[in-house]
Formats: sequence, structure tokens, C-alpha cells
Amino acid sequence: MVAVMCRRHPLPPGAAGRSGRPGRPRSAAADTAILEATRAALVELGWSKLSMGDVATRAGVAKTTLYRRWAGKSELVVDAVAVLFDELELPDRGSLAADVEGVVRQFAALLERPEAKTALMAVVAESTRDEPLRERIRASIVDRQKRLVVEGRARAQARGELPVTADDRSGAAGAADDLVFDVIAGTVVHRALVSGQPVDGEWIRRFTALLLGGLGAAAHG
Amino acid sequence: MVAVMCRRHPLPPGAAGRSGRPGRPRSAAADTAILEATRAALVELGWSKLSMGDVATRAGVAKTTLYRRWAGKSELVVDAVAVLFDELELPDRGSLAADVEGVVRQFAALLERPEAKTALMAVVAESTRDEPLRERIRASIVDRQKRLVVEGRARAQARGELPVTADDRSGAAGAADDLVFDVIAGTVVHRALVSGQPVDGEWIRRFTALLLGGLGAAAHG
DNA sequence: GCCTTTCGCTACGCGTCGTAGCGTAACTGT
DNA sequence: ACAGTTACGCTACGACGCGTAGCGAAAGGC
Repeated sequence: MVAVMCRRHPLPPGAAGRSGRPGRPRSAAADTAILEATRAALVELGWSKLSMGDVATRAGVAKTTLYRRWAGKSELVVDAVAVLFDELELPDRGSLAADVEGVVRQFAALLERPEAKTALMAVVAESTRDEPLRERIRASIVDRQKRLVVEGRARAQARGELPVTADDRSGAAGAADDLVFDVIAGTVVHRALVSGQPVDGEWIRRFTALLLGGLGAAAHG
Repeated sequence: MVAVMCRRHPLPPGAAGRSGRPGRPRSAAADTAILEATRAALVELGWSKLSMGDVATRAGVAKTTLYRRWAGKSELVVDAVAVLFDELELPDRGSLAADVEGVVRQFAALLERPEAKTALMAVVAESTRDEPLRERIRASIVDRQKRLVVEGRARAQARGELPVTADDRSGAAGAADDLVFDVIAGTVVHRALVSGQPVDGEWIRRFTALLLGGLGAAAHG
């Protein structure tokens, strides 16, 4: 909730959620109602037919209140769906292969939810011409999930499944983690939303085998 | 050009480009002018601010003519950018690694063009709620590029870099090719448009090494 | 009680959408 | 040459979403 406040529209950057400010405080209830209404509207209407006025009506809020907090549709939707991606987790399943398969399965399930897939692709499309929006997406959605890769690698190294390289010790393993992250997220998104084919157990096993084979080969050579 | 005709809006499906039809034929010049105007508008305005009326004006065509041929913005843009993706090719560079690096480099260069990236993401987002549109995208853009994977694999097998499996001989290698296609296309798109980081030589080498390591491990195990 | 900020509400100008109607142009068959 | 058919340019239209302005009322700090 605190993190959400600093993503708002005007609100002089210095004094955000502080309660020492004079005047009527912003309604936190309206916040949650608006974001929930946005997700509901995304499910029913999708991105293109979603309108700010409709969201305001669903949330029981005036349209002007929406524009006081968010600059536009893109910013609103980013905040509305960001919480969905934070639900991803990495339970320890005993092996790197099982961990990867588990997180891929979760991500695929998330991408089956209509509000997640229509919103994700739409805001990314919008961000190709809007650098601040791209930064917002990365900060609120994408980069937060890199924790899964970092933790998965650390576990695999602790198990002895992956070697500890000089980069790891010097803290410069970011490039390798970024690559793995792009491979996993990109491949699953492309399979589910572009190719439009099912991300089922059979495919997940094949993909995981390919990825782990690559990581293993990189470790040896 | 013939393939383009069958992607049009009304035009009784049976009698498409045939010249034996009575009445005034559709202007082919208008076709190319409209598609070129669409690409120009995408460069200047991006997807969200592109309007049908603007495209019509740029093309020197009445707005009604646009709607006589395309059902909406999405269908028009798919046709307008499809030709860009057909420019991808796979020159023989002597090794599988060099071939992969070459095609990744080309794809990354294509994704730097504003009309390509804004259009691709936007129509995919739209297609999450429009199954016919998704089919159109696959037929006009995505599936056409799988030829690059098929040809790359065939060359690698001819060089002895990859083994010829039973699936290849029975013609059932589609699943493996589909996986490699999703990995390459998805990863590059995610790197360029979501992570927003450069697809430079260093990254391409790392990614290619990972992928080829995975393919090699799958061959041995 | 005074000040400040937010809230709901109404109303507005603007632009885009997608379609209808009309007269005209282009091409095919007899 | 003539009728039949189809595409074209043009205009006009109702509907809708956008983003903002202005107002009085509500809710907090000092």
C-alpha cells in the first residue's frame, strides 16, 4: 500500500502518504474499489473497450476522482494488475527442474486469466511510445519477478546442481539472471499469447529440459 | 499480392481476385497507398493515436473505402506490417551458431522499427479477445517465420551439428521446431520490448550459447 | 472556527467511430 | 451501344469516450 502511493499522478513527490498534510485525505477505500473495478472491467470488456467512465461507475466513484489519481488508462491498468503478478512464488520442490516447471506452470495459469493477458500485452504495446510508462511497468510488474530467478539459481547452487562462478561471488551475476528471466518469461508469453497453444505438462517438460540443458552446457564449457 | 486478397473484409469468399467478375474492380493502387499510409502513421503516431480517418486522408482515399476492405484498425495494421516480417531471411553463415545469431540480429533490428514494435504488441493484445484476429496474425505474420527454424535445423543436420531423429524422418518434428521458435521469438521480444534492454552482440552470443547448449544436451541425453 | 484538500456532480468542447445515402466512375456481358 | 454490377468519393449523421472546468459539500489538521 505504501508502495502504491508513490505511483500516483500529481501529489507533490515529497509529501506522499504522510498524514501530517492538511486537508481531507484521499479515501483508501476508493483506491481498492477502483482497482478492483478495473480488473472486473478488464475481464468483461478487455483493454480496448474499457473506458475510464465505466470504471468510475463500477467503483461508485466520480470520473474526476480517477483523473486526480491516475494520468490515464495505462497507468491505472498497470496498478490494477501488478498485484496479480506478485502472487507468483517459488516453493522448494527439491530440484531445479521441478522448481522451473512449477513457476512456469504458475505463470501460464496467470496468463490464462483474461485480465492479466489483455492488460499485459496492451500496456507493453503502449509503452513502446511512452518511456515513463515502460519504467512504471518494469518497476511495478516485471523486475519484481526476477526474484524468482535469483532464488531459483541460489537454491540450485546450494544443491550443487549449478556451479558457483566468479560472477556470483563478485555480485555480477545480473546479466545471466536477466537472460534466464527473458528466456522463461518471453517463451511462455509467446507460446500462450502469440502461438496460442496450450502450456501443458508435456510442453513444460520439453521447455525445461531445453533450458536446463543449456545451463548445464554453459557450466561445463 | 494474391495472398493479400483473401484476407479482405467482405468480398464473397469464392470469387476473390478473379477478373471475370462484373463491375468496377478494386483499385490496387489504393491498396498499396493505404498500407503505406498506415505504416507511416504508425511511425509518427503509434498504435493508440492512429485513426482510420487519418490513414484515409494520408492515402488520399475516402474513409468509407477503408471500411469496405478492412473490418477495423487491427485487421488493417496486421496487413500493413506483415510484409515487414517477410523480409527476414536465413543466409548460410557456415554454422548453426552463426545462423542463429544472424537471424536474432535481424529480428532485433526489425523490432527497433517503431511501426513494427508498436503494431505487433498492440494487435497481439487485441487478439486476446478476438480469436479470428489471432488466426489472422498467425497466418499473416507468425507462422510464416517458422520457415527460418525449419531451414536452420535442416542445415544443421546436413552439417552434422544436430542428429537426425526418428521424429524428423516421420515428419513429426513440428513440436520441437515450435518450441525453438517460441524460445527465440519470445526471448528477443521480451528482451527488447519488455525489459527494454539492448539486443547487442554480447547478449546475442550469450543467448545463442544457451540455446545451442540446450539443443546439444537434448541430442545427447 | 479557519484553512486546506478531496469528493461528487454537472456540463462542456473535441475527436473518433462506423454507417447511410447519393451521384459518379469503371468494367463486363450481350 | 446499352444495361447491369460493383467500387469510389463525398457528405452528413448519431453515438460514444476523452479530459477538463467549475461548483458546493465533506473531512481532516491547526
